[in-house]
Amino acid sequence: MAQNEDVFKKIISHAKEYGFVFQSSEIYDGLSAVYDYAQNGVELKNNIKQYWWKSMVQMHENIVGIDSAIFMHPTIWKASGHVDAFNDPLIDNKDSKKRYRADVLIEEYLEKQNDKIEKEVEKAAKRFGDAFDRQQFVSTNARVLEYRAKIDTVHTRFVKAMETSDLAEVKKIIEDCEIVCPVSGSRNWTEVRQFNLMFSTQMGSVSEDASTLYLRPETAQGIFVNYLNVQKTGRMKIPFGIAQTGKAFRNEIVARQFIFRMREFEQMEMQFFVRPGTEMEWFEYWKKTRLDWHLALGIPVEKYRYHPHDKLAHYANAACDIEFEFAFGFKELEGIHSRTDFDLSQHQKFSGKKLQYFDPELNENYVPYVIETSIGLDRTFLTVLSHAYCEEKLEDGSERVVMRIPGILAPIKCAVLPLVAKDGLPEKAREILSILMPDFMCQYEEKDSIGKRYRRHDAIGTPYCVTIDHQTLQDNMVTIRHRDTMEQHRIPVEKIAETLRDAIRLN
RNA sequence: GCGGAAGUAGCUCAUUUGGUAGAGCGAAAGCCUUCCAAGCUUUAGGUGGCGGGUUCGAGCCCCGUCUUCCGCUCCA
Repeated sequence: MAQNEDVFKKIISHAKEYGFVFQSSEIYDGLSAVYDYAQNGVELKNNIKQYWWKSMVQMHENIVGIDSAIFMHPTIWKASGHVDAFNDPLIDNKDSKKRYRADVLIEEYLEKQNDKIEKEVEKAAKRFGDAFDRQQFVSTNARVLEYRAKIDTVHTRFVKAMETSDLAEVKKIIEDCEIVCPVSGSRNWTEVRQFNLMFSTQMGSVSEDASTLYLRPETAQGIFVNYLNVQKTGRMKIPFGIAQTGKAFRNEIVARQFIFRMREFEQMEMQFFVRPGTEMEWFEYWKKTRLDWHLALGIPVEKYRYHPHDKLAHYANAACDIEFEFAFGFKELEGIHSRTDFDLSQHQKFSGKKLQYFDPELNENYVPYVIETSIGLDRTFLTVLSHAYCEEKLEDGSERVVMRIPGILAPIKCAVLPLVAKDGLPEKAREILSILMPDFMCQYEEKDSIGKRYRRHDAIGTPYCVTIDHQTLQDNMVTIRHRDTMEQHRIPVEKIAETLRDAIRLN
């Protein structure tokens, strides 16, 4: 494990040194858990996205894509359950290190005060026997009145604080009531924090009538709310899918492990709409299909595993993750969820619009069930990077770092290199470059020895280097050098494009 | 979020008890011309993460803050 972490650190610094990933706002000391993709990283990321899009949309006649906006109607997040599920004020006890819901602590305190009143009532009832008048007792007894007044004051403050989201006041109530931690018994509390994983912002420039919008915490809802539009205008027949890639935002309390858990990240999702009752078949189908997609990248099957969920989310009746073995263990890379008709039904309810499908075979209307495949683009990027990174010992004893990125994903497909920067070789090289450029991401380099240039391209995963020498000027043949094997042979200039095309084809 | 550690050039790291920062690699320009990083010359690049304090004097000591890493916690 320690060795793995070592390699992981090397991958992170390699990613920076060779222009894959930079920390966001680095010259301002950085922004926690936010990263930028650099010149090579953006190519790799775009290639992964395109590879996913082609295998999901282009290769399936019953799947289409959309690109919905990040801003959506705020009610969507009420319907989806995001607003309610994540709005708790939390507080930690510094001594026991336990975390509590601040509102629950206060409610428990109020209950205890009520219990005290009840005890007084019981005692008095025993004392007075049959003559006891509860109503009269509670409205006149000094102690009870004192408790009652306290409860009322705290309750009023509490309700107001919760309504206005005044967290400092919530903390103050806990302090004023001298509430202690049930575990440590101490009153050493942290500040109260709102645990809401959605980022919010304002729409409308005048603050009084501005409305609160959320940055979407998942891309899925953009598909659900467009379900009917796409189904009608695309004349889609069930079963069919809608795919989308895009940014999502989560205000994670702890976001770490490089680009594995970021506050701003990109998802690649596909929601597959099926006839109710057939969802488990499709669930199994997509589990297999998606794993095959990962394996097609050439990463060995041992690096992956299924992780079925025991505890299901409120919307699901089956869920399974595809996990990848990162340096820090097996972690979720993609989720396959059977979301039932939860989302569409919720949107029906909240929007008042029917989101149904008329199935001509069954001759009936129903709300479709949904199988979701949701993969993290940044995590896939990290997977590719982790698996590609290789420190290799060569026969002559020297070492090289080579990124064995699958050709279809490599940032640069081909480096065009004149053997020496004179005798007309640069001119010839640029001539070849201009032929390749429209179809392939290429890079021209003439600085430094040829060996050094090969190694530089190994380090960013360029699968092919084409070298132009004096002989080329005579016979129009170049040396093509393969990244992984380091083998080289001569091919005619006209064959370069063909070779590259074979190497980066979608299988 | 809590606890621990760290932050010096693009990278890896020096700078013995506090006395105003160096190297290697890398980069750029030029020379050389050689199919697997290794030749020569020159140049650029650091208000020592940032802010404050102690001191005649702080990269070094103290406080705060930001970021990263490790552990815990959390995680539709």
